[in-house]
Amino acid sequence: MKEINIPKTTINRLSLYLKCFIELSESKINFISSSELANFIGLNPAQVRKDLSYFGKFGRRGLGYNVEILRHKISEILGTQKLWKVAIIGIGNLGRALLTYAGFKDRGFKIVAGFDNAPDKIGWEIDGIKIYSIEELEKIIKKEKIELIILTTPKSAVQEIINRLKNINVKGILNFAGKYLLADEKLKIRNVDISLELEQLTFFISNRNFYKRR
Amino acid sequence: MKEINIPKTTINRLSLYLKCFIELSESKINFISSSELANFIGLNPAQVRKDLSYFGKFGRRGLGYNVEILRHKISEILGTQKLWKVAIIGIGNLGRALLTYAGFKDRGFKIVAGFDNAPDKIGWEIDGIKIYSIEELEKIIKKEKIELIILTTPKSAVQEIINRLKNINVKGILNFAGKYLLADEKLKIRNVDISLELEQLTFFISNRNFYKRR
DNA sequence: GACTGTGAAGCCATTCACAGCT
DNA sequence: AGCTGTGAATGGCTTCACAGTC
Repeated sequence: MKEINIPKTTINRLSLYLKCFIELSESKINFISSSELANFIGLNPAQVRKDLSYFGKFGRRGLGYNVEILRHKISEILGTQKLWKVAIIGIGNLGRALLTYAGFKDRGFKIVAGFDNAPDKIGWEIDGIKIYSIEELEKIIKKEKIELIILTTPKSAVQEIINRLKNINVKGILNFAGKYLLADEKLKIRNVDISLELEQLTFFISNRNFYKRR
Repeated sequence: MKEINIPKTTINRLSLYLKCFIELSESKINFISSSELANFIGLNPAQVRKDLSYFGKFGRRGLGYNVEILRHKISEILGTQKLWKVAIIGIGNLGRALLTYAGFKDRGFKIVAGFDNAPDKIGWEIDGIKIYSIEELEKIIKKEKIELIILTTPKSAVQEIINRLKNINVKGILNFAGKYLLADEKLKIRNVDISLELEQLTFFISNRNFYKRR
């Protein structure tokens, strides 16, 4: 892979392209042009071409992009050709919902364990996924070679868990726990906040007349 | 409000500032400087000052920003001083989890209804929130003056629901349904895709050596 | 004829650097 | 002395426009 200056925004869109290519592939469509792709996602066609061109020359002039090839290629770039093992920490309502979330399967993620500290939850098995005591965190993560964590605990539990995760070989955290966390060199973190998403909607709704963009 | 050119990125950060100000307010801290705030979020202090300055002069030189005033002000800018009524369409695992999600209360959102088409779910009441048949969508939304929707149905149900929502007074949709939707003038949409969030993590993990930024 | 790949231009966002206030 | 508010400089991203290929 080229080592130079790929815009962050391009990486974000890569996931959207992948999603399109998966759908196109399921619809047995073989080729697609940058402008059709751009239409689906709401972008400028030149944007699509430039984005894809950072990683190689995948298109065929006069014809467009080969769906199967790009589906495979983008998945490779995003690192999801391999299967990532994921654990969910915090088996409340949201944790339980994500434990059985169907959307992970064909995107390269597999939930292999859940953790909680409520005695009545420990030992459960939901859809074949075992719930362990949080005391066993390090042990199970090592044993199962888990690299990604989905964090769905209450705010108050976050700091201790992060400290423990930093000492083992966990590489990334998807954080729903309501406490904004900063990533570092060793541990990538993405914060997801559902109220924040709603606020972004209400801003654009409330300021529609003043703020024309997007 | 000023009508000119506020960067989209600033609006995104506004929610993060708000979150900080809420926490600071709960910790009884009265003033905070741009550089402390920048540290919490992982930004440059000048960024913080510029962001806030788009909306007025809220700081006091030599002292920083008044936490209570900014908490109130940013919430006003984001449009969450008023209480927004929200309905959840699709009462599967995720819909049910969001129905009882505690994080909405103090951010200006109230879930007031759920919708599903499974006969065994209709008529339920979860945490005081009634589940209606999807046939009653228009009727209940009008009656309850619901303006925001959280969409947690299967992909296959999305298009019909969107068509119906466009005919009534719904203003925004937070879309978890796995089908990427484009917003338009009348209806703002934000797409949330949990696999996509994980993919963004795996990209930066897999390409750590080549891609130094962020 | 249709569509990609890409320098160059244009636009937008971030950061610097400092004047101005408390 | 400490910190904001902001023009100006820099840096990054998007779009244009067209040569090149099928």
